[in-house]
Amino acid sequence: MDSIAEEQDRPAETEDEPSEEAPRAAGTEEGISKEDGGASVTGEISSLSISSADDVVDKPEMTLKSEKLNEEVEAAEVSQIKTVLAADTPYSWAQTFEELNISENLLRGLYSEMKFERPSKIQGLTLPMILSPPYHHLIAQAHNGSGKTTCFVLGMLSRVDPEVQAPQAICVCPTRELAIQNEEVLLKMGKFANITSACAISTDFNKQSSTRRGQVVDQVIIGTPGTIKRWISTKILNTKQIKILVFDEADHMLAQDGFQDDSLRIIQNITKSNGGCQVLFFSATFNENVKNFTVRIAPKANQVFVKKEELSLDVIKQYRVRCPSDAEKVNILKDRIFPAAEKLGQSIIFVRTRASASNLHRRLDADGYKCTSIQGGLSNEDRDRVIREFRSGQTKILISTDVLARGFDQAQVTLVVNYDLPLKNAPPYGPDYELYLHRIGRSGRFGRKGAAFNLLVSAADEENLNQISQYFSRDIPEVPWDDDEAFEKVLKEAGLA
DNA sequence: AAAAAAC
Repeated sequence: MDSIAEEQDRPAETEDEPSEEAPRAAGTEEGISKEDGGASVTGEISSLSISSADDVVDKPEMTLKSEKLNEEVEAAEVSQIKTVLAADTPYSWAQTFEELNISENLLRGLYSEMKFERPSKIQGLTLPMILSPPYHHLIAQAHNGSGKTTCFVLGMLSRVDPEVQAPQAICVCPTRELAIQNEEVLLKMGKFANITSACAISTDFNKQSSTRRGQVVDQVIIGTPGTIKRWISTKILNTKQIKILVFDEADHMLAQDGFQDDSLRIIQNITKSNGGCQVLFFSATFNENVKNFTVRIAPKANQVFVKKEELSLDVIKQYRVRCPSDAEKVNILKDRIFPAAEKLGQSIIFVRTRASASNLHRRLDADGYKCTSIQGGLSNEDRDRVIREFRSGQTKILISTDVLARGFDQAQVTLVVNYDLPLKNAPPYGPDYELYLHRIGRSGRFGRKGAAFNLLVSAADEENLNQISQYFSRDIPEVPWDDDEAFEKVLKEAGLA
């Protein structure tokens, strides 16, 4: 019944043909097909072509201006990254923002607002790909907290023509919190650029605001799939002049149990209205499935991937705590996590369900432990308030479902607790490796220190964590649950205490 | 056996 699955099961030979035929339109954005006339998402997919193997040129050795570099360091970093270029044209690795030929106003934003000095690894690598004509698509993977947001925000800002007062860039995010955060980065970075933005997320009075809302004339739209789709279908948002479309947390945006349908629909809408635009897919994780799917819908994209063994960040120390019972889990929070968290910055405690988020919150609250909680069942107003309080440092400990697992960027977060391990909810069952990485990546932002504690009770917990440990080739040592000193020692080891 | 968006 599922057209996507059928599509994936078809033999590759039959799919290779169209790409041979399709003329390579030099100087235009290519790949996500424009010849699609079908109205359905299915139509879009079946018309997409896969490039043949020799169509992509494998260039793992980027052209480096080696004389200026610490070659040893750069070589080590480059070796972790697998780069595939869309065409036989190498890009220069940008070591300074000046090399990118972006406007003075944007440079000013980068230096004086963002306090950046030079591009990070992923920025130096991908920004030339994003900003150089013919504006190929890009599928880019980079570590949590390594500066992906800057890549696509700067990409959008640079590609927008400030003189044209119409939507030219869209960024799609999986949660409203992430959309808000990304817009804040855009506003900051683009402070001097004279570019306007709109945040396309639901409000508590959605009906009212979206029917009353006039035509969107802002140049950059950042939002969540539902509202973006709605703005497009109600013609509030005209996509004719969209030049660049970004998927943040792209693996989730294209996952079948994520936002795949919404994302493809949005791509299709833009393709129908203007023949397509440059599309960027950014995430810290791409499992084999989604990776293949992403490459399939954007066959001519530049690709940047990281090996999974290299993904688990060394700066985040990971531990397991074997708890004798579920009841004891709460005590471990109270006796160990809370005191540490109060001293060491801020903490996020991840749980699996909305109900356990509010239950745990209530229980700790009743015993006088100050914390807040967030989950998708709260009103938008409450969600915004909880985030505001956490951002301001007013609250130190935040209990959360996976709504904050991805992308949420708060520099002060030093401790992440997996109160429940992240699990897959469909076959093949077992640990959700990607989610695990995203959760622990809420600490250790941009090279800071961080620690993650995994609370285990059952044999299944143990097994799941062992699999996670194995998958990322990382040892996850035990901290005895009843040993104060051991806990202190471990925090020191993590560079926190 | 869930969460996310949004209807």
